[in-house]
Amino acid sequence: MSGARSVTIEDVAARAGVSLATVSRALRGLPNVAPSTRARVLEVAEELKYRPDPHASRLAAGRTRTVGIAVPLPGEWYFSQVVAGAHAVLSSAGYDLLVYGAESVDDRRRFVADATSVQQRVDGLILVDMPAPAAEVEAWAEQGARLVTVGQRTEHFPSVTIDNPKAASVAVHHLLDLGHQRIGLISGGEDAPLYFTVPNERHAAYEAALRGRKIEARDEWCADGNFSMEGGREAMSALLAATEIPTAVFAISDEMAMGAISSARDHGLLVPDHLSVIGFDDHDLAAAFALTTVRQPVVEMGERAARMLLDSLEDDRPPQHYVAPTSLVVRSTTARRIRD
Amino acid sequence: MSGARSVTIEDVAARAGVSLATVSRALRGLPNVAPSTRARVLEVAEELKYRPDPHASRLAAGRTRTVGIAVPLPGEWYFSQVVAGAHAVLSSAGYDLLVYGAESVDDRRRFVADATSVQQRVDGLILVDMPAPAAEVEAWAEQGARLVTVGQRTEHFPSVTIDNPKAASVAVHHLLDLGHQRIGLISGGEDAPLYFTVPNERHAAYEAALRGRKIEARDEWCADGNFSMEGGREAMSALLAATEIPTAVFAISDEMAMGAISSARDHGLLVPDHLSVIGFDDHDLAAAFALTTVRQPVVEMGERAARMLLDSLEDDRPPQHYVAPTSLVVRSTTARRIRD
DNA sequence: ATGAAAGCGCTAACAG
DNA sequence: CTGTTAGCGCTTTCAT
Repeated sequence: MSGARSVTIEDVAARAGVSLATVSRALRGLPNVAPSTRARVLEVAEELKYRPDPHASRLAAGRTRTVGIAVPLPGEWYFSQVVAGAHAVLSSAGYDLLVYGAESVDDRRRFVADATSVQQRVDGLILVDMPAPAAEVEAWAEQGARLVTVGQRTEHFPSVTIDNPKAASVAVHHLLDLGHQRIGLISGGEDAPLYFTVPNERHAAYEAALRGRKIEARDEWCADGNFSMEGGREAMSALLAATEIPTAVFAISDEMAMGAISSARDHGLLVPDHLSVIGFDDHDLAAAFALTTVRQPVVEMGERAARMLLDSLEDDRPPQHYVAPTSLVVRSTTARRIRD
Repeated sequence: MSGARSVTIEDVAARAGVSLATVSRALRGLPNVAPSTRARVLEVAEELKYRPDPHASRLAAGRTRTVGIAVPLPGEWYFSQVVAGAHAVLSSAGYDLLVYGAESVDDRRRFVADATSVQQRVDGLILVDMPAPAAEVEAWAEQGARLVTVGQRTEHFPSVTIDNPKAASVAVHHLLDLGHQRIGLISGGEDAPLYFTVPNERHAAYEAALRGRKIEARDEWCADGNFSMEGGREAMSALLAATEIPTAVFAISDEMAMGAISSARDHGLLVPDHLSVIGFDDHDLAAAFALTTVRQPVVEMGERAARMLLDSLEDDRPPQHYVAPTSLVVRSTTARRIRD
């Protein structure tokens, strides 16, 4: 920090009566240091509360012991969980975590376009639901960048994803199997059509599932909930204004599902008696809501991504692609359709 | 990143036909550079995609354009919101954000004891609900450290807090005013008695409020919900096992309140008919739950903290202490007590 | 096993 | 207005 003229390696060297090279070696556990010397250095360092300046050492050594993680919105549940997972493994491996957010599609594109500049600051980078244009990815790979993507898969780097089509299909089939025919969809992210493929994949799976049962997917049964509780609420209101009201709704995030339920209740509908609702995520609060949902192991995904990054920092190996398991969690917001 | 041998200031200087000092000046917008020279440098820099190495520049200049934020649990809603708020203002001011987490009381103590080492990496530090022992604080102040505390107030540094006693009192009085006499408390953080004063303050306010109405505060009406939904659920179960069941409960966080409600429902109680529940925070999902609560402006608190930090980076001013406003948000989980 | 010395890439006086 | 020259604190050959 500004004013703090801190202890340098030289101070330690002087006090220990050795050269600063020796201090450097001793402190980093390198070989070729006499045990007695090492002990003495350690002792003095401790006594002086010496901490190597990370910037100086990065400049000299080229490593930062820092990794970056970029997410669209650091405050959203999903992203905060991924960050927390990554943070946990990174910090216990002695790495610091730099968090970048890029709210709008434009911010994200800009971030990615300029990613090289952040890659300069870190040993590796985790990209969560960020665009990854082939050209950039190629360039990064050539530069020898270390990164892993979450929610998106590229050829050159390790990735952590889920099988969105399958997971969404499970959700819709759960509804179908309960006898529902008029099934609404609350989707999101219409403002991010280019790279934010999640909504599209889930939407497509929804349509495919209906088609598989020869059920029509009406436009008036699809609404955009913007991935937020409030948005889910509005989306539900919209669905409730349809000429024929759906008897079940698949919201592609739990927060939207909760908003939908709350709106349905405001409209006097009983869940699940009049309306079944299934979400996606298994949010921490889903259980309190008794929400039926498709679970994805968000924290573990962050942990996994961090671990993969750490691995790729150690040696060059072909990129692994981890597809995290999802599972249906049946609680009490879905029920068999009653004749209407 | 590892492999990337990047463009240095020297490359730019050579290509632009000037000295590297001039490049440095031109790029940083310092005076005493001929407009034409500056233009030329900018152009070349752009062309070469030159990015100054942040580590080198920090080493030379002593500034990092990075601030740190330390929170107990980066994945918890409250903390993630504060981080998001701070991130927003910091990133738009061109600062990077390093996030530190310290889960256990011990981790937190250790972090604080060693804070100097992180202060070395950053221009300033935001401490959210971290211990701040007078001795350390004193030492930091002497070293000229820049920091602001959130949820805790010290003499030497700016702070952002809320008036916990008042806010908790408002919550309990809301219940009292609805005619409740048997009021339970779901608190948390018993594992962090030393510095994590929030639970204590709210607890004390609860007791004081009851005392003010000559109502007893029974031990069996207090349970620890560990600040989590699941914990709130267990706490509620415990309260429901009391010899006399409370007719209302004050949970000192919304997540615990939601857990409590869910547990009450499992036990066949109707909320608010049989049991009123009030929370604390105004969580994003509180509205979906129709939860009555005391709102604190979490994101704004993070923003404010960041802004104060930025200010204190600019000049030495006496520390400001910002007390964020809280407000009662009445929704539908509290109601007048019906005779029992 | 240890020391001396040459940078890492940039900023900040100091000259001109 | 611009160039030269020291460092910032540490790592890393290369000697010894």
